[in-house]
Amino acid sequence: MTDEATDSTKRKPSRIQQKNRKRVLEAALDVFSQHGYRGATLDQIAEAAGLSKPNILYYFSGKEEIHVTLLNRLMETWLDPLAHLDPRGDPMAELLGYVRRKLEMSRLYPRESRLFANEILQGAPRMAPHLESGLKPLFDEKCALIQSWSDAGRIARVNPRHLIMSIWATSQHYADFEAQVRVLEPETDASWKAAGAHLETMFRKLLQP
Amino acid sequence: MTDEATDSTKRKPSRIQQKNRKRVLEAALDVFSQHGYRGATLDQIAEAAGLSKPNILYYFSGKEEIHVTLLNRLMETWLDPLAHLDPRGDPMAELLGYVRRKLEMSRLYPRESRLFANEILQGAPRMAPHLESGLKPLFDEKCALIQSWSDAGRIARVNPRHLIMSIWATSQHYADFEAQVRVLEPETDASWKAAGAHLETMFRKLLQP
DNA sequence: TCGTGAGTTTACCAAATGGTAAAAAAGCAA
DNA sequence: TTGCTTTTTTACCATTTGGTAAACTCACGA
Repeated sequence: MTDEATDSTKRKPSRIQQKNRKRVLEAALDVFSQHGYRGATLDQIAEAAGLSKPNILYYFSGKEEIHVTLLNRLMETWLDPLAHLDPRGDPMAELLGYVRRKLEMSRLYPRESRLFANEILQGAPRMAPHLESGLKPLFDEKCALIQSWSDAGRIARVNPRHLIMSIWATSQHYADFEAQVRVLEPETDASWKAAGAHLETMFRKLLQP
Repeated sequence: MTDEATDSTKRKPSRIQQKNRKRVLEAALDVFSQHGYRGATLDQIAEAAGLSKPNILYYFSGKEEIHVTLLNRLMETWLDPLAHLDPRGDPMAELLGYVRRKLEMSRLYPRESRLFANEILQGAPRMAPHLESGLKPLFDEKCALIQSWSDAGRIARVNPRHLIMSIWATSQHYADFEAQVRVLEPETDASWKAAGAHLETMFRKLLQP
């Protein structure tokens, strides 16, 4: 036993471990986000990762562990924009910046968005604890912040909870319902710009004191 | 062969046929909306319907036909509020009425909302044709109507396509992401009222000329 | 170069799942 | 009742799927 390990319970992951675990997770993100948990198969993930199925199970104990690992890893990234709502900043600028960043996330990381959407749609069976422990505290904190801005008259009177949910809904819509958006608005590039402008207008008008 | 049938290719469905097909579709709506297409099993549907699996396959040719039948039947109901946007009505009242009806649909028919959400999330593999032929024409028509209202100065200048998508996103969010909403806002009754008030305020401010 | 542990493959398996065949039962008109 | 159709059940089947055992290969330090 090398005493190089800082943690007594875990061994250091080898270079090849890191690389292959990454490959599996990348492939799994593709497959899970497209088909949902039950619709995805280990064979699909294996093929996408360029590894054999038993090889994948050498790195992860099972399908569920892959899924949970993905959800946990992405949670932080996903909450990052909300966490950056700065109490010291200008309320309107902070909130519109949040809207913009959230839309940007949908544009850059649609798979991540759909992975979460799938999970929530099915009742969050594998994520309920993380919603309670990770999302809820942050959500409550930022609701209080927005409430204080509202109370101070720095933005219009607004229900913070439903404001945040509206921001989520409108921005994530473009990733989660992409198949529908594509039918109704085929010009992809222009559509993102128009969406950004629309959301900025909408939330600016809503928040103008 | 009874000459009672009006259509030469189809026989009249017996009373028991109608009843049992209905039971299957009701059960399938439960199961599909909760688990998605691939996550749902015929056994689950059979148990929910109180019928045996082969019995279900006596009424429907397979899992896919049940799913497609559901989607087709629900499409009309789902588009109904949009279809009722009245060109002769007051623009603001019409649009806010649309928002209210759409939210009401989410409250009363969350399963239907989630069924569609599941289908779209996975790329609408079984509904793409219906989006083109059913949704798109109506969408384009109503976009033109809103554009004309906007041009006439009866509502603020707004991008009709993204306005409608925002209405969809915000209202359906409460059904599709119910599992998340429930964690963040446990008081269900009050939450629907607050959601309604929030959405009315938001879209009124957006549309005020 | 040789041994050892990390990594990979081959060959499986048991359960789940969509679906079928055919017999049995239930309606129902005469 | 008799005979016919409609409906339901029983007993299967082939495929898919998550997962395992064990043999095998490979990298690498002594």
